Amino acid sequence: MPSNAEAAEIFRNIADLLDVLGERFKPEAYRRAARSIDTLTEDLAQIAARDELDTIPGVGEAIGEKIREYLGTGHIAYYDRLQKDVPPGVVEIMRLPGLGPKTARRFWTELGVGGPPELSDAIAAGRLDSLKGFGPRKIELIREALATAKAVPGGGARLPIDEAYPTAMRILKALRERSRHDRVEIAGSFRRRRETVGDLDILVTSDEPERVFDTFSSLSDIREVQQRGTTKETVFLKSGLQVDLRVVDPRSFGAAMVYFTGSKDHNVRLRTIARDRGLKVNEYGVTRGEEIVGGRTEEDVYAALRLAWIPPELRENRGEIEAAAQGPLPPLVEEADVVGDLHVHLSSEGGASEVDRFVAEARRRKYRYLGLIIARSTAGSPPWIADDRVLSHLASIHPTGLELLRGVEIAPGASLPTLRNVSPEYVVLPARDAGTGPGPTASGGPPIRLIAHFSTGPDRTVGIHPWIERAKSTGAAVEVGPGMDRLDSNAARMALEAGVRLAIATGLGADPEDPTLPIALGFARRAGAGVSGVANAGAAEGGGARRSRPGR
DNA sequence: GCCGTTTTCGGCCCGACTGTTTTCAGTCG
Repeated sequence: MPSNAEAAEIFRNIADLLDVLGERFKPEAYRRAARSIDTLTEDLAQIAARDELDTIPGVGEAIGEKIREYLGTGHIAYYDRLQKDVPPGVVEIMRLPGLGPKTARRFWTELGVGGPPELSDAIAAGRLDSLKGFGPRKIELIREALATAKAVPGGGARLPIDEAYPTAMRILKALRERSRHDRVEIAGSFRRRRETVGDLDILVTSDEPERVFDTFSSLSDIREVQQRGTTKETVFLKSGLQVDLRVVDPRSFGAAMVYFTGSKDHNVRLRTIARDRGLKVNEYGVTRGEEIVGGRTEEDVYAALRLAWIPPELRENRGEIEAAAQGPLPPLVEEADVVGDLHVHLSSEGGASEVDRFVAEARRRKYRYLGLIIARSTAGSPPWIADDRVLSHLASIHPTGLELLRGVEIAPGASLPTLRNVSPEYVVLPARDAGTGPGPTASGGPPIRLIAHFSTGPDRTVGIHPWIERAKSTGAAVEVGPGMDRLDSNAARMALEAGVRLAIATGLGADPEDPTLPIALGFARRAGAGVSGVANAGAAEGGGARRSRPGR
């Protein structure tokens, strides 16, 4: 079964091959199409069946035809032909850090080098020394790149955002502590809350870039400083994560935040709009000739282009710019809108003190309710229910302003009578039983139902569909957040499009550094969710001015 | 190969950094 992810991967490979062949604009066209396909909420086959492939941004006649060929035959003749023309190792060389298509092509055509092993041999034999443009330093860098590639297969792969999060917060904290008067913010795909991040982009305002760079270079877990100029420094952490630090003038901070937050497609569109209006946008500001018309804040950058400010999570050139041209965008859900947690597990050992800890944290966050999973059953074992002491402790709590909900998690094999016996106020449906397993009936049912723990097949985009259908038919909300068993932003968008509400995972009860809430919130925002689209969000008391935006 | 509020052809973001260079090419984001 051909999948969207496989099709996108093929187009990315085609782009690399065309790069090596020296094509100028086609590679980017194929990559753009691949990026679009990655964010689709529907199968390509369904879109093709409606004859609407050309509505996908970046997909025109030629690529549309290749998609149809792929759906019909599982192959793309053009791709097969390119693979015959270019040795696979040449693309590998191109992907080495610091090398690119031009260099890989030269090794191939001028030295007959068809892959990394042959390149190593060529270096050892001194065959690069006679090549114009290759001095000793460059040859050494290539040698290192080859060694690193061998040492870390898959090195440079994108990291799940929840794994990058603690590192990002630690760096941010260190920089802020040592330069109190300056702005220090993270931009890039991390700020857009993409599911994965390739590197971290940090922006700092300062009059003394050298001091900032010194602080940055002295962070504890740095493996190497890769480059350091007057405005930019790039380091690699011991974990392999790349971190870029840029020092910018305060007058350019907004423009730099827009520029380095991206996405690339969003920026390209902004620049096109600017050009059409006689303006120029770069990381220093918006200019009309010599005149600076914006740059200190993100708002004035967008305003100079006659656009409303666009939240970072939406900056993917998926129509947000056109919407911002019409006026302010509908507000997205914010952290202050989250009014409760629907899905906190009591462990079998935690007992009453664990309940107290959850309640205290929920109060600290000013939540209105807390959904505790007090009974659970697991496959092949009898239902485990919290012991009597915990239940009586729960009954004794009358937390001011906090309502305790009791929840039940149904696992495969659990039966409805079991559930009724414990009188669930709401029900958490696990994955694995889509459409076949037991579920609560509508009559006398709970006020809030939740589907959490999604399990899908290899193709997540396809596998998530039955769950959203199930949520729709049962009136359940679906949980969004980091981790493979929750919805990511793409799936969350599918849910919202189907009229299903999201539940934001809050990480309540985890340690204070736990990234669940900011990431879950970010995913919901990327999906375009406002307060009404989130089951555990409500209008904040007092309302009004509580927004905080790094780009301001 | 795609695209259009200067549309069906002629463009395609643009600046920092590095290494190898007497003025630039390649890579990266």
